[in-house]
Amino acid sequence: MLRPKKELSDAALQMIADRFKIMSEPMRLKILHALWDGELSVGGIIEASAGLQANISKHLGVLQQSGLVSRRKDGLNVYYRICDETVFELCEVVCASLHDRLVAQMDELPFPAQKRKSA
Amino acid sequence: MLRPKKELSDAALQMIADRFKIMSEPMRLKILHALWDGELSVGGIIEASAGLQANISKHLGVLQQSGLVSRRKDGLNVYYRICDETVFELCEVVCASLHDRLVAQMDELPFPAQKRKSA
DNA sequence: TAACTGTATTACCGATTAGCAATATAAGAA
DNA sequence: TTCTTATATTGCTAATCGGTAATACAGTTA
Repeated sequence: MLRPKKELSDAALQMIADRFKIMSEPMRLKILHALWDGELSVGGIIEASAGLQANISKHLGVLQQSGLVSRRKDGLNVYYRICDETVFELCEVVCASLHDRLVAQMDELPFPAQKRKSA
Repeated sequence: MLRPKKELSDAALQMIADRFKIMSEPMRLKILHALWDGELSVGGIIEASAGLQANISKHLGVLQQSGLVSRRKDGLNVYYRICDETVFELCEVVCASLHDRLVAQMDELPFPAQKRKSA
């Protein structure tokens, strides 16, 4: 694939890095994963991610401010949902890359060719 | 697009988060960008990224250990090149997401419809 | 009003890390 | 060998940030 090189200002690099930083915490990924099937209340997210309330709330604030999730208040409850589907795309690309790397590392080992699931 | 939800272990979340963390430093992004067109010596990377030698060397170590770049030594020089093209794909996805968010924010402003470059 | 529930905020601590200076290592040249 | 160049490593400092406990706030019920 042709990838014409573009100039990148320091401000642009910072914005891109910031997005990656948001995605670089396991607990935030866990929260995003919990929201996979749709919106959840904070209580539901706490239950799904097995974290403490204050911590989850802080992470949700970070995710919302970055525009990855949106907030909806209903009575006592607050419901969050993913509003930027690229979070899934990013994780898929990373997972595929990690997978390929592990396969390549396995191929370096001197074991005889193994039957691997061709999934 | 259908996205069947898969289970994610804590170990998997950590691996994914680690990859994002590697990508979350502007200087590392700058280095990867400098390697866009192919391999460069450390000196070339220092020149292109305008960083100090010790810092660039440390970042290159991080990038190589994560499997994003590879090393080739030739005499006094060491040449690095990108060996995982997903770094570009990840940045493209992030850039598109950031762009869309800014456009949406602009549309929130009460200014009259502006002529924007349809690029 | 008071009491209760769900969520957010604050303050703090500990761990991580980018940047930098100094030093070390490696490899070619003299 | 000695000198020089290119790169890596070490030690340090300052800043960032995740986790936690305590507290504050908002909304519902009695």
